[in-house]
Amino acid sequence: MMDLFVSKYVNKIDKKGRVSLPSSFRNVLPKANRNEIILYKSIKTPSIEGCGVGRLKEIAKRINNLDFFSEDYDDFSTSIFSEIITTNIDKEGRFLIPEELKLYAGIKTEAAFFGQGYYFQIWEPKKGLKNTEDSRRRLLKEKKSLRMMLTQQK
Amino acid sequence: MMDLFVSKYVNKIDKKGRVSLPSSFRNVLPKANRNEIILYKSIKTPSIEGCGVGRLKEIAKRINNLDFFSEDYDDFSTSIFSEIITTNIDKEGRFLIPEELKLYAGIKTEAAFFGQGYYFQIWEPKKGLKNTEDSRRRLLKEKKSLRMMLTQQK
DNA sequence: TGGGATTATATGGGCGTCAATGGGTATATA
DNA sequence: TATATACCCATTGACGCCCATATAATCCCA
Repeated sequence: MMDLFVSKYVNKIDKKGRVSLPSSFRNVLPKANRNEIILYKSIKTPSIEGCGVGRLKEIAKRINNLDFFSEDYDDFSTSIFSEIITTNIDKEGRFLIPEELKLYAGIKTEAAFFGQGYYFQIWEPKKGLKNTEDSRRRLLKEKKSLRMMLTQQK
Repeated sequence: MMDLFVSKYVNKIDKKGRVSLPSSFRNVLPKANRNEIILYKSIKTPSIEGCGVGRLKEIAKRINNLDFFSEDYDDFSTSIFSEIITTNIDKEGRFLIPEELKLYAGIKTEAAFFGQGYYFQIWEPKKGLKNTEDSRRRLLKEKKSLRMMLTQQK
């Protein structure tokens, strides 16, 4: 079983605002917390990023190691914890995208899911497509060989 | 179930001064002391900080790690411990914000709750929003580590 | 190995439950 | 007694759970 978020899917958002998390994404979530994910605004792009709640605890630990009375401590916890939204996944594998995040990503009736390995992104379909093209173009322009990236062994 | 304070909520303060502690925050409190929280003035910002009573020990530890003979030691212990207020949560999940704290934070009719991981902050909504923006700006300007915090694997 | 049968996934909708909110009343406390 | 606070009840809207269906994927056995 693949334990990474991969591939691309486009799902519909119904009248109640529900959207299915792609089945293969659900399977990536640990069995213990398979009915909950976290969502947050992508920093660099108008998209939503998401992953399992397990990562939250990692982040919490890391922040907790910062100097408790430093400004960084507050900045990190504010920017991360208050911006993160936890969402429940129902028995059918659907969840609600909060209004604020939908606005940020320009999502209305459809959501495009992009696997990104350890996390995934949710885009408004057309924007997501354009981002993929732009991304690939940049890669080629910089003369990085896509083939090398894909076939090279670490 | 997530055992951290995360996300942001804005709740109304009614005529009697009551305000609902967000449901997800209530669930973070230990079942043993689910009807009690502590509140105190944030040291660095015009906001109220709160958490379950269990967190007190952690705060004590942090302060104890400061240089005993430094000014900070006295300042922090005085500022925090002597200002701590315990508040009861009623059957509906509401509590009263003491007048002095409301004044300190400039809170009147609405309270914005910001998850901060192991504790939370209560802001006057507009001030809270501005603080979030400022905080994020500082992080992005000075460091690029926010993304790392979020996506890096352990 | 073909093709019907079974299962899984995405989607739609009804309905009960819970969270947030408002208000009345009892009780405590000064 | 007057003010503050806790408990009880009520309302509204949002959300989770249940059931249903269509389509796609998989299975399974003759």
